[in-house]
Amino acid sequence: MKILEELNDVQRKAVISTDGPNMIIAGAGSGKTRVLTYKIAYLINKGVDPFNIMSLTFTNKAAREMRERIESIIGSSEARNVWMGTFHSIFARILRIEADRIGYPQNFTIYDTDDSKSIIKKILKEQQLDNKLYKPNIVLGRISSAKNNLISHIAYNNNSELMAADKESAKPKIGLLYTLYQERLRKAGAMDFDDLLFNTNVLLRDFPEVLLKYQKRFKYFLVDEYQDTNYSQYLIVKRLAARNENLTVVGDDAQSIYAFRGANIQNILNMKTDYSDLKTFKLEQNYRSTQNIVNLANSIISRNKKQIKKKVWTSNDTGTKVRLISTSSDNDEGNMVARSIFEIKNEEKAEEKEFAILYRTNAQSRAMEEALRRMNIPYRIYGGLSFYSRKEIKDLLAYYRLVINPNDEEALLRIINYPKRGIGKTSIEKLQVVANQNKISLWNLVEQIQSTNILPKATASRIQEFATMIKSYMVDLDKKNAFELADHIAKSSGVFRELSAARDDDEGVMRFENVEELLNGLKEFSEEESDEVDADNSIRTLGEFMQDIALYTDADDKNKENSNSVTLMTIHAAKGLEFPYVFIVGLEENLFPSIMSLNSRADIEEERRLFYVAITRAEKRLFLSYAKSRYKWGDLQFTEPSRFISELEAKFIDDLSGDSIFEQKETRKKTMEASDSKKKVWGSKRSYEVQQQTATQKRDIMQAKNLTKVDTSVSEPEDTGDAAKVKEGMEVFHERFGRGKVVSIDGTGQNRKATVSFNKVGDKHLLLRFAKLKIL
DNA sequence: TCCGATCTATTTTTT
DNA sequence: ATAGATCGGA
Repeated sequence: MKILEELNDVQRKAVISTDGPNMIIAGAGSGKTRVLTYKIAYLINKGVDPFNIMSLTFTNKAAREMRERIESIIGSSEARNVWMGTFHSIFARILRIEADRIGYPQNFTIYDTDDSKSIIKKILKEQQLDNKLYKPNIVLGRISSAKNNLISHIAYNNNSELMAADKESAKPKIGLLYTLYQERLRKAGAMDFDDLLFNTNVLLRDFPEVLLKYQKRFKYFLVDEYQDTNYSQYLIVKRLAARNENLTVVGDDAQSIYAFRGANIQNILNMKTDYSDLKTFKLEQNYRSTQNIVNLANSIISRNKKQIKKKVWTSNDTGTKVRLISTSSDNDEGNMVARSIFEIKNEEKAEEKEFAILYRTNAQSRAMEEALRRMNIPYRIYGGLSFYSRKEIKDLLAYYRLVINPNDEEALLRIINYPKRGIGKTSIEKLQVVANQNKISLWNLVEQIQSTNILPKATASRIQEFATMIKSYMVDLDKKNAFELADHIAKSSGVFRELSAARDDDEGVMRFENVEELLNGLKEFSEEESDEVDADNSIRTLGEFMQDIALYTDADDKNKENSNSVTLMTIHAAKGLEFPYVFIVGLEENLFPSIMSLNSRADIEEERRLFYVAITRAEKRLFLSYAKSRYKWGDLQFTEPSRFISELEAKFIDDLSGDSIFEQKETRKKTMEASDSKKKVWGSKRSYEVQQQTATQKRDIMQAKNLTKVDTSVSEPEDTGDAAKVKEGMEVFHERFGRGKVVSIDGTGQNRKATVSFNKVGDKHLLLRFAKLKIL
């Protein structure tokens, strides 16, 4: 076959090894996507029906691009029939087909993180729990990690170790919150992201006939970015592929960067034990980057202990050295980057789209943006809030959601008084209480509000009006096409009028335009050909449009694709992408590596892999930079260069930072020592929480894998001040809180805590091993 | 019920 | 810096 001529030896072998379990360990830039696309093309050419192929990718964009490439290779549009997409979108599709079996409506709503968070907040309020102790993000994190390890809320509450861990971290109610949260979702006919995978597992586990149906339907499975799959995803693949084991997984352990959301490198490492006849292919030749870049990346990643042995090499040019830049501030860093882009553009005749600026956190985009704007360099930012998470868009979408699934309480609450129709907080709260008491959904109550006397007549009739309006939309769901109905809702609900009237500043204009853009998108969608094979009518409905809106990310925004502009994104978002010129900015300690990741070797190694991913995005030239000061939460902070800078091998580096790398190491040591005591006290409270969290997370994972050994070891700060000697009644001094008096002491050993009444900040509970109190 | 002033927490990364 | 929550007054 001709297509095979375009592959190197290992790539070709990996492509033609179609049957049985295959694992492709693909170093950065080694043509992994090429192998995947060619393999699918090869299968189709060989006569495999595209309908029988499932290909799981990490983003929808990757799926789309792969599909296009396959079509151009095989020269037909057959590739559109391959089931290709993210785990979430593919299994959402299957769940909609099978929903009634697991007690969900076919039109279930997918809740995004905002929806989840708002539910948790409401539950915390109802339960009268302190949302400072039970931080919604932390609670959600616990729930998410349980779900990713397939621990149901019932199992969670019955799991003595998890319960003990929560108790230990002073949050014994997490199990209860998980249950309440889950009940809430169930009542709303909604699933969160993790539920999509969790419920797929339930479906495949409890309904053998369903499992068999999909096992028969899909004869070939391909999974990209396998190193970033979690236990839940792993098990789905294992179950589905169990019948014929025609499974190809592609991944690179060195690029595993999603452990924070449950990704487990073990999934790669365990392939051999799961599939005894596994064929392994190692793609080690890098076609992407210069020797300098490849070698620098290698030298960085070699510092990690945990990894599969491989030697990534390239026959490309040596290239220029990697440039290291230091600047005085984050704004300066922006200017420096913008200026460099401007110069290279002229000197090397490069286009804007050949440049990428990569950073650790989304917040860093700002300084870059401003600098680029000043120099009139076009750019586009990925990440941050996506189009669909803008307030004005979410408001309008809430109407659509409610019309499709009236039990979607989040949607109902969002719009019942938007635009203002005189239904206030008190009334809404009353409704919620009554609905809860009678165990009916909020919508059910709203519908029949006038047959009750819960609210004053005037309010009740306003609510009735709202319900009537929503019902009138429902009637049109399958009659009008998506655009017609959406447009009608936007206009007759008053949303359009509201936004139109608020166009008195730039922001208002933008909001209005965003809504127009949404409607344009809907129009386009409605005019496309329906791909529902069995659709009896040819219209594309609003329901169809809304199906996986929640799964779209910024990267899926088609509008961003074809513009010639500099790309700004987080390193996470840059996974799988490549650019001729790459700037990695903000290489500062506590930023990259993140302050959240300094607690264990595993965390640091993940940050280092992230650095590796960032470096290996570059084809021609790479620039690294750090600033000596940076604004954080509105005030100026002085920073130190990242430890990763001292890990750079000098022979690959063109050091323009002012200080040589080696000098840097010395200074770093000294400043570390100088700021040592200050930093520890300052971060004491926070680090306690972080360590608790990681320790319990570790336990979760162990649990899921039935390991008996529980690793509770966390790194300990050595200096505990006067901790052991502190007693009730003593006057003490705390670096941050000042003077205070010890009210009480409880716990022993590691867990010894003091309640201290501080003169300035009042009562605080301090863990003595971190608090470094001084006895006065 | 609504509106503005004031306080507050936020920032790791994402489907 | 800034969005969101909270509170008091109209």
